[in-house]
Amino acid sequence: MRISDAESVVMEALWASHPRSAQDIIDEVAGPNDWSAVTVRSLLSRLMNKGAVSAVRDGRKYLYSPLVARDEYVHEASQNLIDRLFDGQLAPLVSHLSERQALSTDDIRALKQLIRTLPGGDQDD
Amino acid sequence: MRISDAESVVMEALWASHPRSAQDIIDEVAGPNDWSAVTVRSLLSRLMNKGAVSAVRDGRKYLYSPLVARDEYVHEASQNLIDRLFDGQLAPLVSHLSERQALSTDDIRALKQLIRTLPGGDQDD
DNA sequence: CTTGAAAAATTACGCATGTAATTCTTTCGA
DNA sequence: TCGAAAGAATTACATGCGTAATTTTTCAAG
Repeated sequence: MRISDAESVVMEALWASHPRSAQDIIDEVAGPNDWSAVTVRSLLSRLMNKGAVSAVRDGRKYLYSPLVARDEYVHEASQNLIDRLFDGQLAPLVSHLSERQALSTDDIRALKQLIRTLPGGDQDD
Repeated sequence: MRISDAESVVMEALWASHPRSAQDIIDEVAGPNDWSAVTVRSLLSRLMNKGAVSAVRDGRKYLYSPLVARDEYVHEASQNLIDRLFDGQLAPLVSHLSERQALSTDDIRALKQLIRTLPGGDQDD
């Protein structure tokens, strides 16, 4: 199930809160993305076709919900990037980012903190 | 400069070694990807149009070289993913991967090792 | 000098995507 | 009850991409 960039904007809105109406989603994403209302509806309809969202009728409108978990989507995208560009390993990615000065001190702090909670790899060299 | 998936296969071949002839690249990537020779040439020609590769004539053929650095490409892709899915921060990505058991012990070890070399963030809480 | 094969350039074509306009359907208010 | 507006469904259309066939150019061998 491939979710395109534009579609993922709609998915993010749904992951943030659901079920919600098309109008509701339009109100949230159309402006910032410079999209017309129909464009957002098109994206919703494509997502329906792909089976990425579900909809239940509510009077004259539909209320939409995501059918794929954000976690799935995120994982697939992350793993794919790491596999394609970093030989499937995380350390080279981190190394790359640090070389590119793409890590804030906050980021580094959070990382060090997090790393401590990870199991294994406790040898001291 | 957007480099597509198929194009990136050709770029990887060029990043690995250059300059090289079209035939040389075909020999390397056509088989594994089930591509015909002309397909690879098409990709090369699109990359030329985009200005992603350069070519110098060598007798009756061209020798191609990358014009964009792999590092650029990798950085753009990584930063883009982190921005879109992890609010621009690395720690949430690492956290996600660890929760999904996507980190091998080797990976964790390498990560701990690497983290030590990072500047700052040395406070102990 | 001619010609044929290798290489390059051009063209093709179906599908996905970004972005919408148009048309159909339903329902609520006059 | 009827028509207009909201909403949904269908259709559109340019561009990019994956994948290639066709055409043109060029060199090298006869």
